[in-house]
Amino acid sequence: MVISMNYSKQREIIFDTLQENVVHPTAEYLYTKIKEKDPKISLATLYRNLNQLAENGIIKKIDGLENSSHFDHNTHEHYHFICKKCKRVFDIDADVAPELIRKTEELTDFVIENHDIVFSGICKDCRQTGSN
Amino acid sequence: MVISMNYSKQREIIFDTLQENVVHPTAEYLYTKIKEKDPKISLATLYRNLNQLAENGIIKKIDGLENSSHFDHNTHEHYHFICKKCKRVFDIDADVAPELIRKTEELTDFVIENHDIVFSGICKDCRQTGSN
DNA sequence: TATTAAAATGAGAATTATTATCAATTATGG
DNA sequence: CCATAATTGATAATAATTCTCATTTTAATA
Repeated sequence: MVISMNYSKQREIIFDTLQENVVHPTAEYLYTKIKEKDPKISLATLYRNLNQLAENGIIKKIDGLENSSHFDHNTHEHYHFICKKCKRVFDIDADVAPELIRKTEELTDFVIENHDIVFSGICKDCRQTGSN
Repeated sequence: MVISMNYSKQREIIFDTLQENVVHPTAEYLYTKIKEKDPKISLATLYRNLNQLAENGIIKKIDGLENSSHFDHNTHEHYHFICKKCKRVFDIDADVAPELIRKTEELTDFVIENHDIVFSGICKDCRQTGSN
């Protein structure tokens, strides 16, 4: 359900800060960045807004990566790769599995509304830096 | 890394109980079941063993479903569907995306070691029971 | 079989991530 | 400007999971 939202300075900062981060930050990381702009902002405000923005489809919440949720300014259909070594999260184009939903619905009796793919392994940088 | 394991009665009970559950239980749910067999077992022992078994590939840990981890006795390659209404977790055959790894590695510079797909939507039962 | 080192346990404290509470502040539409 | 709903900050509360540590159990071997 879409939630009506009034303007707030804090939400604007939160959204902007997420845009600036190509990585897929956790709430914790975002909090450190956001406090540089608004030192008085509350952690509760951050969580409240991230959830709200995600529920309205303005940002994306990524679960299944380590312990905590990550947030993504990119709402286009795409998947994620997490490097086991450096823990960075990378985007993977959705066209790696074009027929996925159709095939899955065909094979099951489910109505699929969402899906997420999380790959993990070693990224190029870490592979080259050796010592694995 | 594979961890050396000595036998323990508790681990046996934990493993057996997971086998008996076709669903994909959380630690919390397993704990209630396991206490029926060994009322003195500690929650820490349960978590310790679930993690150990998962690290050794004997069971599978599923993240990205709601707040807590689920555990799966089925270690064959397969995916999961969670019903948004009844919250049950279902298995999806891996053949919905046969070329996924190869294509993804081809498109990226990553070495992919693992991947998970989580679908969500409405299951057959809930769709028929209406009222969505 | 007695010895011993490594592994495992139970109980509960501690930690981490996140949500809830609530009084005070701010935004919005008339 | 006023009324109402939305939002905030501070902090308490919760939920899931991990850590600590003294005690017990396992497994290998002398």
